[in-house]
Amino acid sequence: MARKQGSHSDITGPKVREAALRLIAQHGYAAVSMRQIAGEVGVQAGALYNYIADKQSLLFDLMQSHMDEVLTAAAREDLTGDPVAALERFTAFHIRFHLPRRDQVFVSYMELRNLDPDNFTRIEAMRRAYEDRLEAILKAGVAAGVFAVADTRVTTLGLIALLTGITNWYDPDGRLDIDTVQAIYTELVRKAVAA
Amino acid sequence: MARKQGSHSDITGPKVREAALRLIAQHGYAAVSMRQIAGEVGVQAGALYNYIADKQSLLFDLMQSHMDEVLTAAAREDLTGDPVAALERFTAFHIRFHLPRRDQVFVSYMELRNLDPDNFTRIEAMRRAYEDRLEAILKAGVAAGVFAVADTRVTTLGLIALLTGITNWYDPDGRLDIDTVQAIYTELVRKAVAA
DNA sequence: TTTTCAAATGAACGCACGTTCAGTTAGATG
DNA sequence: CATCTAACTGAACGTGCGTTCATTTGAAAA
Repeated sequence: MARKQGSHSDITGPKVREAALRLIAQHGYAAVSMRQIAGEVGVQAGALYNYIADKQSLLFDLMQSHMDEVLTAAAREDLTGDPVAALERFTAFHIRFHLPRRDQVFVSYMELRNLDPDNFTRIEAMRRAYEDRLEAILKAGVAAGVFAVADTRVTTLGLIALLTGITNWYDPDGRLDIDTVQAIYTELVRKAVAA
Repeated sequence: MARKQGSHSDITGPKVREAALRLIAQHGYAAVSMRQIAGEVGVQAGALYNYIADKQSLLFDLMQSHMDEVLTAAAREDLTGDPVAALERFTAFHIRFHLPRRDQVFVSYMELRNLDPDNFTRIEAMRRAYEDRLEAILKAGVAAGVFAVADTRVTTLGLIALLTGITNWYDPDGRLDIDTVQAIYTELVRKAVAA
């Protein structure tokens, strides 16, 4: 059987990536087999190789795509001007971008160790570029005297860990809605760096 | 060959656990084979089964031991009295306990998804018990009017994510020593929850 | 010196892995 | 209607997996 209705390259390709992302987030890269991914897509394992070069490339593509999206979306945010307002905008952006992308966040962070050295270096550089956007805000705030921060680099890493941690416990059907969580964290961040 | 000098059960057993912890932290539970662990210890794979029931039990033991140590050590800390001082003591304890145990932290967090449902429930209960110690401090501080925190549970999870995040980037040979890092984070935490 | 047995070996088990590829199928093309 | 070919199948490849177990070893006990 081949070329069923609605089963073209443009459809199967994305389905492979979606299934792989979900399964890897749930069980881990090494624990997920190509046959499992194929099963989710509804094809045999061999068919996956019409869309990916090999398993390692699939993982790297997933992580690179995510980081690309993060950087592209972040680039659209205006984080210049008043550092206090910029920090609040960054906080809002980070939470609202990452919370609906829990699988991507999980995979991009957990599976770094399964990346080839070259691929690892590339992803790390993208992550660093994102961190630098926050650090620039902190530096501007310190220079302006509106932030009291002992070390902008360490504080950057701390704040990102604080914010990204939300993806590990947030439950859309839970006690708090996103707006409330965002408000709580905005306040935590604002106070933590306040002069 | 059997029973070489210094190769008794009391020695090989711990070596198995140490090797497993290091390898799993580095490559992930699913990616590490029993033969790799055995190789690190200096025995054949079959010999491991004198010390563990199976691979899953090994993972669970590593995680349970870590959580046991955390809870035991935390129980020795006096976190009563002035909430501001208690929070500072908790911060110091958390950093100084976890920073020399990066492999344990990594494994206990990353490999939760590879735990059997029963084992997962047990580990989660221990983690929750630890979190509750911090939340008790926050609640006391809010009651005393010395902390301004919108939600003690969410803030607890946030602060732990902030503090534990240190293990992901701290480099003992890097720019900052532990005392400096501790001072930076103590200040971040103190200000974040201050009334 | 002989006996004992904890602690290992090393081969074997069935199974699943990532990947390749010759062959098959069915929608699109002329 | 005949042809083409993108998309997929299904079997096969060699490899390594977790685990078991009869056998061997050598330090300690008698």
